[in-house]
Amino acid sequence: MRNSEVADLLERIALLLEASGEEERFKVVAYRRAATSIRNLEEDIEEVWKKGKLAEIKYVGEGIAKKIDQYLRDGRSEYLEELEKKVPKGAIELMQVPGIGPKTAYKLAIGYGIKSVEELKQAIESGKLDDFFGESVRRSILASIEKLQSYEKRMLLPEAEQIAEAVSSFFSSHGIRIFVAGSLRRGKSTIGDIDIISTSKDSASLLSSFPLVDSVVESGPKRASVRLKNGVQVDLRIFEEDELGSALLYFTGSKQHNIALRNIAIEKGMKLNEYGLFNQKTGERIASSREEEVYGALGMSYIEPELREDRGEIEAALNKKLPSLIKISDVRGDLQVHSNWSDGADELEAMAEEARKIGYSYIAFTDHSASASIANGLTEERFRKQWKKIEELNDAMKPFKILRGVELEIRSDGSLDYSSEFLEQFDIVGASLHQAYRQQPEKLTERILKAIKNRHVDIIFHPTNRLIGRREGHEVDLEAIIREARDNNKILEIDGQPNRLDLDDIWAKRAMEEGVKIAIDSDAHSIGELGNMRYGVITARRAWLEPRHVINTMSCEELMKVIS
DNA sequence: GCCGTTTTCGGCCCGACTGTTTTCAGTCG
Repeated sequence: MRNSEVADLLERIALLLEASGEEERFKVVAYRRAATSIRNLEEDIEEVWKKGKLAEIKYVGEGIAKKIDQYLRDGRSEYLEELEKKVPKGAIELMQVPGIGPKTAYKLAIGYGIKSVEELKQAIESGKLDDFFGESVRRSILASIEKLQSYEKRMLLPEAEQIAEAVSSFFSSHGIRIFVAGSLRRGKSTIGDIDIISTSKDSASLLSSFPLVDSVVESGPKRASVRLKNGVQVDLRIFEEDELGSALLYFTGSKQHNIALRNIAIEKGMKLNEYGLFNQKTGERIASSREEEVYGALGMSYIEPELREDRGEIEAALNKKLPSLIKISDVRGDLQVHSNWSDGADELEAMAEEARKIGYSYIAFTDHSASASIANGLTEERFRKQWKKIEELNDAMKPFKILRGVELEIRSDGSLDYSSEFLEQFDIVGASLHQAYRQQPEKLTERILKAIKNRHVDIIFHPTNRLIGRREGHEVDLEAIIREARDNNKILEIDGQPNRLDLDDIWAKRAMEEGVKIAIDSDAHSIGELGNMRYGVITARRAWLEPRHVINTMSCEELMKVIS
């Protein structure tokens, strides 16, 4: 599938068009729309291309089809290359600064020869741009650059939740209820801003008085934004009580989802904005107070926030074919947990007790195998001792069940720790790769494929090994890994650690569509981290997973049958 | 550049806020 590659090409063209001072701004829109359309395309774009049917794709016409044709045939696009030459150097980089859009970036690059964010900063500080920007704009741009250059990037889910919680309780201590929207409500793995909605007229000034506020970015009767001391921006929108549904819909996004909804409204002779769904002709309001009503009036079923990415949920909702997403309460056990026998912080017993308290009926301890020496990996002898302890606990905690598991290191040559006879004695084996991860992606893929083929391995843990904000996932061939897992009836994991969430939503969905079963695990290294399961479930929901796709929604007996 | 059971031309999602070009362009979500 090269769909996302082609979509990237079109988006790059759109961006360059914008920065090149292109006058027809709807041309830019057209390229963006075509990009989205291809990203969401079910069929393989190369297949469509071979059949000569590119122009039949929605929002792809003769012009864009030509560009795609050349790209797929020659691996390059002359149009893109021309644009790269035409765009003033630095304009694209300048657009990263909040407050600087394509027009300003173009003028700065052409008129002042500014080629980077750093040069922009120096130009403002030296007063060179005093006649271009007013004083307050200069200040706000310098603040934006500082934020950009600091190491604060997007937040992980727990941090965003914490901030939203703090804002929320501040408001409720003043008797005002707020609703959290935005990408936090959609459960994205990283969050930029915190978006909140209120129905109180006082909430804009109240937000400005929130103790953690550093500066007020803007403040009007219907909208206010503040920047907190930790650099996070909080955006507030104020609505009437009976507008809450359309308001939540609008402010939850995603942007692409909203655009798609508004286009459907237009097709049906209606108009959708944050204040409601209206009859286009009469202006009469059809729905607004609840999200369900708005979707309903558009002829759609209710779409859960996690699905609102314009990745096919619109069509599914129109055809009443949305999935019944997995819920945290569907999870009956945790299949990746570490104790203080390897690199965890807590005792087996305490971890198991907590798991039982959560309501699970089983847990697998998957302490590290011998060659993971940094993580205090266990020798065969130490595992035998651990199993004794597990046996005692199983007797004491009936009917709760503790499984003998291992996080088995896939070594640099693809071989695994321990003998076959020894591996046989585990209830569950999850294989993962930590060592020699700087090998070529092809080699890494080969190691994982070899592990999948090993009959003792049940699950591949955190398949790409990404650490959000610290390193990208390995560029392993996930298509091949998914195929191999499918053919060998093996399980792939969504690791619930907030900085992993690996597989991510896109690939977990792909695996599910290929018929591969998924395990959602906490990867807990302490009692508190057992709660990471929640983030795994959120990611699974974003991947369209239903309980039947997830192996640890099964009872322990069923599970043992499936993996034996 | 794309699209059309109101349109092959004239639209393109929609609205809030800011600044300072006092009527709107630019940017953002």
